[in-house]
Amino acid sequence: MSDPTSRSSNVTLEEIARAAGVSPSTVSRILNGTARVSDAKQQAVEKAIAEFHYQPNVLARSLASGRTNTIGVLTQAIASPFYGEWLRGIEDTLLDPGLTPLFVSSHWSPAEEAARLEQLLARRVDGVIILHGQISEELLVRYSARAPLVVLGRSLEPHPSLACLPIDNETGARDATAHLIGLGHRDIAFVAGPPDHGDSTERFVGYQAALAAAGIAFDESLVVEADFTEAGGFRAMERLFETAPQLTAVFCSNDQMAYGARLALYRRGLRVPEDISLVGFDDLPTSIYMTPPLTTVRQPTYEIGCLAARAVVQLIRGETVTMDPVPLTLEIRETTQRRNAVDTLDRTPDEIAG
Amino acid sequence: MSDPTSRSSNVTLEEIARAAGVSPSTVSRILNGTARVSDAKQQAVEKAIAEFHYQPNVLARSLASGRTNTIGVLTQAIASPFYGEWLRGIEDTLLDPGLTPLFVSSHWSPAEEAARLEQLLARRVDGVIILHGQISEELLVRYSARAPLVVLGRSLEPHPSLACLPIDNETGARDATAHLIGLGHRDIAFVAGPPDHGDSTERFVGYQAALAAAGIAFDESLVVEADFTEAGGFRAMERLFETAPQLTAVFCSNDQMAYGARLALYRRGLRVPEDISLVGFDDLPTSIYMTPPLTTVRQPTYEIGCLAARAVVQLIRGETVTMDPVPLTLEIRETTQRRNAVDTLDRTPDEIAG
DNA sequence: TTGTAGGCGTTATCAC
DNA sequence: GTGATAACGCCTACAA
Repeated sequence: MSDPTSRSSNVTLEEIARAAGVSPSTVSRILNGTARVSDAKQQAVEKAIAEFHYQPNVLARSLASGRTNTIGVLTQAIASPFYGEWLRGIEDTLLDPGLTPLFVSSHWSPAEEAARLEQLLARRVDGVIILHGQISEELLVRYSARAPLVVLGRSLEPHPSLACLPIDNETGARDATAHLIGLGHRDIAFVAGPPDHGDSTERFVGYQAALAAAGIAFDESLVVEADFTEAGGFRAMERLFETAPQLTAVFCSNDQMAYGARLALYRRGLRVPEDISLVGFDDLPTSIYMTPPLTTVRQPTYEIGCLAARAVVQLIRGETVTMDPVPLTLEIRETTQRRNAVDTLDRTPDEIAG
Repeated sequence: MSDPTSRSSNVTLEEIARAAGVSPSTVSRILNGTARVSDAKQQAVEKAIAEFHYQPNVLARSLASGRTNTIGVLTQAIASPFYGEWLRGIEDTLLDPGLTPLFVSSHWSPAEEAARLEQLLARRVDGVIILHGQISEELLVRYSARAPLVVLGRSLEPHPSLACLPIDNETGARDATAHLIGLGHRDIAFVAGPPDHGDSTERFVGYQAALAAAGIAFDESLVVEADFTEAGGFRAMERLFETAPQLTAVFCSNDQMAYGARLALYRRGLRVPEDISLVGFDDLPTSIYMTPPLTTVRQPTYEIGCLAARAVVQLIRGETVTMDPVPLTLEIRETTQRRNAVDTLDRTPDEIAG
C-alpha cells in the first residue's frame, strides 16, 4: 500500500494522465494550481497520483519553467561555528516560500568563491545569498544581472537585484573597548584578525576610536595580529605576554580567538576576570558556556539569516530591498571586571603562580 | 573581454555549435570527452565557448543523462557544531569526483526526515548520505532501491546499495567511565541524552558495563536524562546536586551537555577537576579550549565524513562497500583527576557551599 | 474547462 | 569522426 519506493521515481506525469484518463496538461494544472479543473478529473488525478506514488521530476520542471526554487548560499566555511546560525536563519525562512537552500563553501579563497558562484549560477539558482565574500563590488553588480544577489556583512552601493546588509563592526568594537575603559582599564590589548578581512579592520578601527575618545594613547605593542581561529588567539596571547606584560584587559576581535586567549591565560595561571579582563566578538552559541561566560559583542546572526532570506525572495519578486543595518549589542557577562577590584597585591604568591 | 555576465546564462550548446560551424552533438562530445573529435573542430568549439562564456545548463544535462552529480546529505541540524566536521569531510571528499553535496536538515523529526529524503530523491540525487537518522531500517532498504544510501552512526544489515558505518559508542563510553574508575572515582554521575536516540542509549550501556566490570553497583540516583544541549546539561547538573550530592565525577554523554554541566559547577563554586571530574563525548572542536580543556571521547568525525563520501561514490559505481567501524579514542585532558588528590575534607565550608 | 503541440538544453543512439 | 533524430519529463501558449 504505502510503499514509498516501487519505482515511483520512474512514474511520469504522462502515465498519471493516462491512468486518470486525462491529458498531461490537466495533470500539470492540478499539480501547480494553474487553472480550475472539474472535480471529477481532479479526483481521478489525485487518486492516480496517490496510487502510483507519483513525484514530479524537479529537474524537468525547472528546465521547462525556468525556475528552480533554489537559493544558492555562498559561505566561507559551512562548518564554521560562526556561520552556523546564519545558515539556520536562512534555512528556516526559506522553508516557507518553498525554496531550497544550496550551501557551498569557498574556504576563504576569492578564486574559489567566484568559481562557486559560477557553479551556483550554472545550476540556475533563483537567487544567491553571499555571506561576507571578497568578490569585488563591480563583479557582484555584474553577477546580479544573472540572479538576484544578497550580500551579508558588507556595504555596497544600492543597485537593482543586489541588496546588502552591512554590519556595524566599528560601533560594536567601540562599545566593547569603551566598556573596558569604563572599568578602569588602560592597557587594553587588541587581538586583530586577518588584515585583508573587512570585519577585522573595522573592528580595529572601533578599538582605536574608543581609545582616542578616552584620551588613551594608542600603543602598538598592545596589538597583535591573528587569523580568527582559536589556535591563533592562543598564540597571540602568548606573544602579548612578551610585548605587553602590563596589559590588564584583552579585546579579541572574534570569539574563537577569545577562546584561544582564554586558554593561554589559564596556562599562565592568570584568572579571568580577576587578573585579566577578556572580551570577544560574535557571541557564538557556546560563548555563554565558557568558564566564566564570555563578555562579547552579539551579532543577531540568526535574525540576519532570516532577513537575508526574506530579501532574496523580495528581489526575486522584483521588489526593491533596503535592509537597515542590525544593531550589535554588548553582552556583558563575566570575563570583565573593574580593574582594581582585586589588586595584584592582594594575591598570594601561590595564586599568582596559579 | 572577460565579462562573466553578458547574458552567458542564455547561451546554449546549439548556439556554440552554430558559431563553430559544427553540429550540437560534436559540441556535446567535446564537453564530455565522449569521443574523439578532429583538432580543427575542437579548436573552433573551444574558441566559441570561451568567446560566448558558454556554461552548460546543469538541469538540462541532468535531465538528459539521468545523473545529477549531486549527493544528498541528510543531517539532523546543519548548524550543529557536532555535524560541522562531518559535513566538512563529506564536502572535501566529494569535490574530487566532481560531486556537489546537497545539505538538508531534518531537525530531529522523523517525519521531516522522511520528507527531506523524498525531496532529495525527487531532485534525483545520485546518492544520499544520512547522518544518524531515525528512519526504520526496512524503509531505508526500500529507499536504497531509488538511490545508493550511506548511513552514518547506525548499524544495519548489509545490503546492496546500502552501506552503514556504525560507531562504537558503547566501547567509547566504557573507556571513559573506566578512566574515571581508574582515577578512584566511585560515585560517577551519568548525564544521558534523549532516550530515543541510539547514541544516547548505547553510551548509557557502556557506562553501566564499566561500572559492572569494576564491581560498582549501579545507582539510579546518579543518572539524569537531558537532551544533548548545553542548557540541558546545565539543568541536569543542577538536579544531580540534589539527587546525588556525593558524586565526585560526571560523565556527560556529549560535549555540549558537558559544557552546560561545567557552567553549573562553576556557578556552585566547584572546581574542575579538583572537586569534580568531568568527561564529555564527541570532542567538539572547541572542547580543547574549554577551561580547563575537556577530557572527552573523540570521534574522528572529519575522517568519518570522508569515508562516507568515498562509500557513496563506490556504491554509485555499483561496487559493494563495507566500512569498518572507526575506533573512538579517549582524549585525556584536564577535567579529570585522581579522586583523593584533594579530599573534600580539605575544603572549607565556604568552598563547599560555593 | 480541456487537449494538442512545441519547447526547455542536453545526451545518446543511430546511421553515414 | 560526424551529424540527424529521438528521448529526458514537464510547462505553457494556443486552440477547441
